[in-house]
Amino acid sequence: MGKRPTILDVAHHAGVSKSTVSLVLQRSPLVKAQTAELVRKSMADLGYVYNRAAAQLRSGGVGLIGMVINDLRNPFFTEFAISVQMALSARGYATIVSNSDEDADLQAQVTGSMIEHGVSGLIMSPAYGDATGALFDRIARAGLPCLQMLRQVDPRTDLFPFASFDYSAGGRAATRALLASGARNIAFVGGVEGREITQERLSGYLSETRSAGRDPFVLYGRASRAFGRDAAKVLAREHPEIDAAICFNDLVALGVHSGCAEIGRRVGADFQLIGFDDIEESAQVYPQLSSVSCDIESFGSYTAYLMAEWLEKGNKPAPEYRAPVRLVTRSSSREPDR
Amino acid sequence: MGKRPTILDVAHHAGVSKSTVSLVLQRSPLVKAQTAELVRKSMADLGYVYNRAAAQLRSGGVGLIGMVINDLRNPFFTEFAISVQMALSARGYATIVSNSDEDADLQAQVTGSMIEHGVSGLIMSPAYGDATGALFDRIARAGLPCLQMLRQVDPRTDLFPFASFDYSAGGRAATRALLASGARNIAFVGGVEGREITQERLSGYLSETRSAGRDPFVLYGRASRAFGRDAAKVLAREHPEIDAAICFNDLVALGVHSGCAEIGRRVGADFQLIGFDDIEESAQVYPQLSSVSCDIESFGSYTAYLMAEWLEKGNKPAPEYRAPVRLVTRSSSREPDR
DNA sequence: GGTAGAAATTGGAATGTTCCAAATGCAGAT
DNA sequence: ATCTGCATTTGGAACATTCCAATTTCTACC
Repeated sequence: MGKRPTILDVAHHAGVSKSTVSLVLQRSPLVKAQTAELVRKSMADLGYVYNRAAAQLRSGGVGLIGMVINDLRNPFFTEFAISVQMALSARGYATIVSNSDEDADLQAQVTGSMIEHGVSGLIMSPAYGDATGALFDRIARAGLPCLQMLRQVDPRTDLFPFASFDYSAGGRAATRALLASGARNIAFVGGVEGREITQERLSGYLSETRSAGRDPFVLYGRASRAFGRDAAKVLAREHPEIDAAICFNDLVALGVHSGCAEIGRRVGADFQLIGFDDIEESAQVYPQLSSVSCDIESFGSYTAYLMAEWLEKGNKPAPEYRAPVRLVTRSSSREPDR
Repeated sequence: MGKRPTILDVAHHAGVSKSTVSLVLQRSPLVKAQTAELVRKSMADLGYVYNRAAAQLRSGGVGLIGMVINDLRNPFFTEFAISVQMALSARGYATIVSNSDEDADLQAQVTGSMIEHGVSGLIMSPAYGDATGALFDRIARAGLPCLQMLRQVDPRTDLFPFASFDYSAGGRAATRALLASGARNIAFVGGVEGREITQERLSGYLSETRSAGRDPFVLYGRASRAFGRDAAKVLAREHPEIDAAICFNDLVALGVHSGCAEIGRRVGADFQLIGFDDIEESAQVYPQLSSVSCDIESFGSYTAYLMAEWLEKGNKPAPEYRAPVRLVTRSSSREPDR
């Protein structure tokens, strides 16, 4: 297993200088098309592979973007990560993705490793925790462009621009829709108390419920299917007057959905349900789940666009951006008018 | 924003030579503990960040592993990727993962980019397609250790060891269980005809059905929820005698599950159902879905172990390995004895 | 056949680390 | 004092590329 051929070997084989080969590598218009072709042929012959490390050493950043995501097992974030990665790849950037598993220490570790690998920008959907302050300081010190997406944990949005969905508007729309289709008592289910996102999704619900003269009822909990299932049973047992729920996200809603199936409550007819995120599965369960749709795919491309603009033209994004959301009404919430 | 401090700046600040700093970086036992402490302090003071590119240039591979996955949107593969990544990270490797989206060209592209980035090993759950042959040739030429996990697309398992689950045994177990609990006519639903995995999962089903003197019935299709839903309706309409199904994977099974709910067929009672993969959701739907469980998390750690052994000790894994599977019986298939 | 100007090509220098062989410091033995 | 052996430290070379300024080659025009 001989060592890999270098640019020099290629140059020799093609009868040109290393500089010319380098130029070809960068698709420079300076080299004659004919020469370029010759060089490319030599590369193929020798099985040359580009050595990014050397290039990076000499000329700094090379379009590598790091992405750190709090929970890649959650399909919503998976989808986000994938669409960012694909959009960046289409723009010629390579991406490295890591799961921080909601663990601030792990997050600091993987982010550090990315910085060492010479990423030229970071896209984070950060985990909450103590270690985050220090981490963002470190990023700031390294002078790296860094986007906080979907979650804002560092308040310095001038340094670390924040973008997310307009969850508050989503909460309002969902609540209004339920009220309009005849719900009397609506609960809000799931989400960790005190967290930014929970607060936002909740706020729309609270304002609309109150202005309709109803009492809000909130059941906080982990954003998981398992919690949703339990919640469905708890609600049926202890608060039978509640006839509709807005869930923190689709995972919870799907949990409630199967919890209802389990205890024989008919979703849509007996109990109306709206989730958040509109993950793929929501359209596939029966009865189909209504959800506040966050077009995560275009949000992902938009993220890639923001990062590319920042890196290429130095256009730092606005400190805060809210992408619009859209209520998708399916059978879990559409009720016959009475 | 001045440029980053280098090992030389640190050396100067600490009053030692660059070589010493380098040794500290590698945690060499050669440097006096006291000196090491001093150097580390200087690093912190200057905000030094390690430049992996330079290190890599000088000394070759630095524990970067590339992982290319055919479909990261599928929770089964997501889980796999995450557990490999975490296990590798615990062993001190960094990982870059990419989604090939079942597209052979994209796969070739991202894999190429990983090779350029200087990965010292590749873990693939490859996509099928024309471009794959050339791709594997390229990997072989680069002399990179490469594992084919979960799917075998290149026949040279001596070069690219293959590991997966013992799907055939899983198919047998599922079929036997259904027969034992009273199913008369069992269908096999989903999976693309002619593909290795489909073949394996199917083979167990076929052998058991035949040896029980029943006629097999296979409905090929995409491995998606949507197909499962349609299949449920088709089966009910055109083959009412079929009273059980083994699905290619849980996604399909969940689709059948919700399709049955839609047409009022009671899963578990009217129609027995077993999936493949045992993804988290299967235990969360109602009625709970039986599934052939593939312990993907330990399979992931095992993958990491294989790669580490190969890289560190030169122990190439066996050409083929089959991890055992386990049938998890839940309410979608347990039927009251009659 | 000469020449200006453009087009294409080229030889160092530089990048930040690791590796190697060699140098230094220090303790105890001669 | 000198030497021996060990622990620690060190300066230079090497790694594969890009950048820059300089050089060569080409083209068109007189």
